[in-house]
Amino acid sequence: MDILAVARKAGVSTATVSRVLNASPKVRAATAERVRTAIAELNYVPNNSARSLRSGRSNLMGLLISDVRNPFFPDLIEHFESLAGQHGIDVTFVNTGYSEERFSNGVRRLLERGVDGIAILTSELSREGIDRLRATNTPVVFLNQPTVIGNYPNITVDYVKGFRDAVDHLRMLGHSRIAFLSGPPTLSSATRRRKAFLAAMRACGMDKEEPWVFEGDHKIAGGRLVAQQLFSMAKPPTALICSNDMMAVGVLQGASQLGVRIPDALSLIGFDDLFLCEAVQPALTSLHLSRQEIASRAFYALQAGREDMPQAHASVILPHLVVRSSTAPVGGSKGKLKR
Amino acid sequence: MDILAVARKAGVSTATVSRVLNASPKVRAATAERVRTAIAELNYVPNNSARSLRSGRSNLMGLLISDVRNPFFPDLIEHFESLAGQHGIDVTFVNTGYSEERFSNGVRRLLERGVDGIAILTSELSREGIDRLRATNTPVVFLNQPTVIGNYPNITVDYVKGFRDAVDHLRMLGHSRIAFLSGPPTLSSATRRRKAFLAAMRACGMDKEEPWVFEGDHKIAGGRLVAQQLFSMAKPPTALICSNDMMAVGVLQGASQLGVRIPDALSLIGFDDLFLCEAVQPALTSLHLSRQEIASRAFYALQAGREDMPQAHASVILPHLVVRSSTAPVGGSKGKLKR
DNA sequence: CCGGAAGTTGCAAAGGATTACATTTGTTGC
DNA sequence: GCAACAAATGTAATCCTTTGCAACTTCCGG
Repeated sequence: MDILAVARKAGVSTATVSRVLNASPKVRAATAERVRTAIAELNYVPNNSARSLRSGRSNLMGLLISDVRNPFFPDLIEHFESLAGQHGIDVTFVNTGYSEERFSNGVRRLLERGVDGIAILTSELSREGIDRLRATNTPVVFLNQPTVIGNYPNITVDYVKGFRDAVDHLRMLGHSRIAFLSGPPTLSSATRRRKAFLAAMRACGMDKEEPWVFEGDHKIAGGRLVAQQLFSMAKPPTALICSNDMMAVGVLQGASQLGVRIPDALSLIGFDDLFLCEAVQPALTSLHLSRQEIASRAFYALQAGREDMPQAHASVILPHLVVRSSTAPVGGSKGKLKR
Repeated sequence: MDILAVARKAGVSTATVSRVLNASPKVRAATAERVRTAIAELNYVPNNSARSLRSGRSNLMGLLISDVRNPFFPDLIEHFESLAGQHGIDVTFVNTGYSEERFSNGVRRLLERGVDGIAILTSELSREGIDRLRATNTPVVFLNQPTVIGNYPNITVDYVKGFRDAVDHLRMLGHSRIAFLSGPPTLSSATRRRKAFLAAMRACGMDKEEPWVFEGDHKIAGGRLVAQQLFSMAKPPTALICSNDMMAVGVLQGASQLGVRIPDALSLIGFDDLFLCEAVQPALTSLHLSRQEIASRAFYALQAGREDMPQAHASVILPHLVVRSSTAPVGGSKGKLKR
């Protein structure tokens, strides 16, 4: 069931059928109609392998992500896919599972499929994988790399802006004892967030004392652990900003198990603004990071690369604070607001 | 940079290089080594389009799912991908977004890519899509279809067993006023769950009274709404089983907003056992549905189809109850257990 | 040292679409 | 009604691998 069968049925050449398939303008409307009828009647399905072999385009883009199970990524994938779909492009993704080896492997697999673009949304890279990319001229876009890599565009998040909003919000509520729950130091994205928090504190003039940073794992379990550590202190902080929502949820749980009430005893702020924030009790105040915006910038960056258009090499995304019920004036609801 | 370049560099023919690439046994070890060296030195990446065009195999399998954002699916995808990866097979998926049109479209796209197998994990099918599948001999496996389709294997979940466990658990705790929160009647999976609940009640001899079924939307918002409805009743049920976890989380939220305590005032059971169950307060008792098992059965069903092996046409998965903190003896913790 | 089997390798024909270029058909102005 | 040009269509080469078959080696027993 190939294009030849269709051509015969429609009484044209394969070239014409191909033109109809590719919506080429140089086909008479009547002819195109005949071809389309033949396609429908024969239930013809074009062979994508042949198409991309010949044309050099695969109409497929690849996403490299850390872990589909982190709700951040499905959101991103969904938006990316929907956008790509509007342009007739399919999407496939590879889970790196935070492993450099799986990253290299993923890059290889995507290149073998001849994808028309790769968005790298994970922060565990590998020299080998990057070199592989460089050897091709496949468009690539990175997310949140601490430094520009191989002259590829890099979409970054202005973490400092985000944390400054958070710290300001807490100060308004009268908090001065503000701590930070960081992610694993091996993750470059976690490290960047930690540094940004410190910078934000400095910018707000809150760095008189020793910076107050706990270390977590970006998972719920880690948050739970830190909650215990936190509340067994003689003089715990009155507010905690977490490097991501998962850990904030863990803190919430840990607090509840210890009988500590949130936000009365501790104001809590997460990062990412996953749907989880609204599912949890009390609903979590969080820094919203728009997946739609990331997806859209990534997609257009890749499209630009495809069409030899100039690539924007810097693109900054601003998080914004979404206030819910996990933050309150210091000292419980009886506390007063600070001007 | 094609196979010919490698062949020349290694001083062999393209056929030999191809054999090395495909791990064919009929190549002398020394030759294979020379070829591998050449491949590495040239940074050669085989062209998958050409490979699958010629061989008829794509080493790609497709997943059709409803919505990546429902945490049920990422789990499934992850397991499926990991399993497929061990067999050198890549995975791509299509979101149907619960739309029949997107389903048809998804099927078409997967067929165009020449996938070696399609797992249909969604329940909005379309005649058109199914017909497209039938026209090919691509292996297909379904999940939870109410009836066998086109002689394709169908993996089903024994919902009745699951709900019987749930009802038994509640009876042990002394509950007799047990209600059910159903999903949208348009979703066949929701309908099947509702029917199974009623069957389970019958099996437990709990069907003396009128069945007590609320209607939801399988989302958090729907659960929240039903909570309001529920607690404004004169004599509300003492236990509620939900068709999925998302709605149970919504009920939890709604209850909390109304100041109703769970499990004291209402025992709550969800379905699926998403990670959400542990993130939420109180942790949700839920019926665990193993994504790993589903993924594994689906994958092997497709593999079987690939190798012209006999296909198992029925495969049943048993959910099991995971008891957490959202269920308690009737009448609050002071209630007595019924023997 | 030969015949034949078994093991390696090469030759060349697919596989199904796209596309540059050639050719045919249609249109327009006069 | 015809030249000249534009539009539509066809021809055939090409994309890169895989693989059936043929050809060549190697190895062994006799």
